Amino acid sequence: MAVTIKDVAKKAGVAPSTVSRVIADSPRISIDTKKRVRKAMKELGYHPNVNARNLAVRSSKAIGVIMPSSAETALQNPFFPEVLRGVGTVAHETEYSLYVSTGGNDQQLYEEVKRMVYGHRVDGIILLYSRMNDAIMDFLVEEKFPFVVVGKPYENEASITYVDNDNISASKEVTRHLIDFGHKDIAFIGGTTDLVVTTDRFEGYKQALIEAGIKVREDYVINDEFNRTSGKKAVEKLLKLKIPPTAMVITDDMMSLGVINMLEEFGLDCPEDISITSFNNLYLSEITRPPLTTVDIQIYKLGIQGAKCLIEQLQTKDEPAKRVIVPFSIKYRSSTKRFEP
Amino acid sequence: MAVTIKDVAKKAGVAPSTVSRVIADSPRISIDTKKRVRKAMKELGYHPNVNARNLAVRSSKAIGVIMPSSAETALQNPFFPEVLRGVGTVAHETEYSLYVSTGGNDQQLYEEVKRMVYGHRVDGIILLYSRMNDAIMDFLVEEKFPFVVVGKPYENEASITYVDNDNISASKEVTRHLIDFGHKDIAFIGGTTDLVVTTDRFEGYKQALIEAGIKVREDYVINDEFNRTSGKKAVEKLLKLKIPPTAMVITDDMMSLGVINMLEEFGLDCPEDISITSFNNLYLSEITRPPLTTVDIQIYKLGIQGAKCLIEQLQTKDEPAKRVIVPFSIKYRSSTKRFEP
DNA sequence: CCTTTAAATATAAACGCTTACATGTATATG
DNA sequence: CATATACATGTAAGCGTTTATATTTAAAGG
Repeated sequence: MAVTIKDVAKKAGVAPSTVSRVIADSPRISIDTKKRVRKAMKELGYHPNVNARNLAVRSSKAIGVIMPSSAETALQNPFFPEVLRGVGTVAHETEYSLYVSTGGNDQQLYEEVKRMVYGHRVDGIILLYSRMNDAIMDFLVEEKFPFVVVGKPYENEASITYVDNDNISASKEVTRHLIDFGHKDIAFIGGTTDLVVTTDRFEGYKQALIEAGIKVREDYVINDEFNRTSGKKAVEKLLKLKIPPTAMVITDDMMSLGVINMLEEFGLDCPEDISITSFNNLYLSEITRPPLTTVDIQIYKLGIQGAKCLIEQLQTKDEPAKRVIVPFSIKYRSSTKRFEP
Repeated sequence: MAVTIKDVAKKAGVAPSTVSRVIADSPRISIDTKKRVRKAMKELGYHPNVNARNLAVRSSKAIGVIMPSSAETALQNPFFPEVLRGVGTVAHETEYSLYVSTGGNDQQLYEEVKRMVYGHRVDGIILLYSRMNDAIMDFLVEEKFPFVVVGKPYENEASITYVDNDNISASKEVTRHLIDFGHKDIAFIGGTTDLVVTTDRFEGYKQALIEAGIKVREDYVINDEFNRTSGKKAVEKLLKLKIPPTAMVITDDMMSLGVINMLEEFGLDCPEDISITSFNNLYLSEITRPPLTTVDIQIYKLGIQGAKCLIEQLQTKDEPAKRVIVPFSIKYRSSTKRFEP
């Protein structure tokens, strides 16, 4: 069996509690004993058992990261590794460990969260998505378990700490850009409608159109998963319309990629025939043909801020609910063009 | 405080040990009591405390995933999320949790591994890289801690369980493809030389050249990190040579991406002016211009197999060291072309 | 030199679970 | 009917920490 606090105590000729205090660097222990104990620890190669510690202090110094059900598909979109990267950085600095969800379906993910929470596996949770009527978020609220969400909560907005972009403005701005370029038939390709990010971005799109006196056409609005295939399918649908759009506001780079591919299959050129704007500024948005005009939402920073908020919440009791808005910027590249009939 | 096994016991009118046995679904408990106890658990909303359990059984039902130091940079290359995805799938099926390293530098990563191991945070570890004289691997061997590596161990190959591709053959085949196309001046752009994957792929490249009676030129060999910038820098160097290569064997898609970008900056066309082959078959290799001829190493499967091996190892004592070779296949796309002087 | 007070360390009771062993009860055996 | 044999459950001792409380020791005060 591994060396325990008792072995160290024996070797150093002190009580286990003293060793424990040395570990915690308590001021109640004299310098001398500290030295002696530390020496004993070194010599025996002592390392604390986290489980025992966690049990005693009822905490785990670990945070759980929850990706949309089936991390399997989630990890396909570089958005998640990138937030994870941000979260990891902060976790590392603050010496927290990272537990990541492994997915499956909604039900399984829910079970996993319960295990994390009830099982005291993690001290807090970062939710990497936000949608309406989410059982997991409800559960966390109900249990009063510390968590922050990356994205805007569907309800209880005021009492939940979250980090987000100003998606409405971003979407509005990008849509206006298209309008400024003379486009009037502008489609919207968004994520599934249960996601708050989708509704926000749609809202911005709508506002821009309305302000420009353009009617919002239902058949110009398509919602689906954030992936390539969805982008492709969306194009197929849109091009079938009597009046196909001349521009598209797309809310995810992976989707945009699919859109570009499909346009090509249809023999259409972007931006010559159709202009598109995108969201996320994944590195891939620079390498597509054409490079995408996209909203840089600073994914990495979202992760950093999310983790920071959570850890503050964990460390100071009764930390008030916070909201942090990470600024976006639009990367103008070459996927849009002035409309010439 | 949360509801414990004792509360359940009291409510069901049994001893705590009985409750524990019900949880473990021991055959020693009668159906009747099981029902009664389960009912009590439901009613009280009981959930086991993992820390207590782990402490008692000295295990954690969690596996650690170690990415190269600084997950920060690691996560930039889609390779890692993709293995993670595979690992996650298996972890999920077998109800293991996933602990991921958060990086920093080599030293910090080493500390983190020690914390995982000594602290009983995880039952086993998956190493997502393999390089020579790696302190972490040495440590795990030394401690006889269960682990598997994704990649080929630098030493103790026979006694360590690992999953890998046949990188030598893959590289050889892809190089031969270039040779068959009439290329003679073929450069090699690989990862850092401490990585086993780099030496293996270089070996295959070398063998192919030698078998074709082509001399291996030192100035045609460049080694650097697996990322875009490295690819760019490599091109800059190679094009400065008196006899610049007409083809390149590149060992990573991200690098290839950099290569393509830089060639373009130099006004060179791939494959018209220079042919390249790549490795990994990341989704991005389909969307570059031109789409890359690349080795599909089946990253997801590497993850699946790695996790499977580890879990087998954990579940059956004295599981022998295994080696699993995930087959590769070459995706012939359009980044290579017959050499026409 | 005895009493106070402060500083340093020890004792022991948690934390919530598992499990070897002990105990009790019902059934089968001769 | 006494005894052996299962079967079902209870008892209690860990697992390795932390921490409130108690105890010892040393310094200070009168």
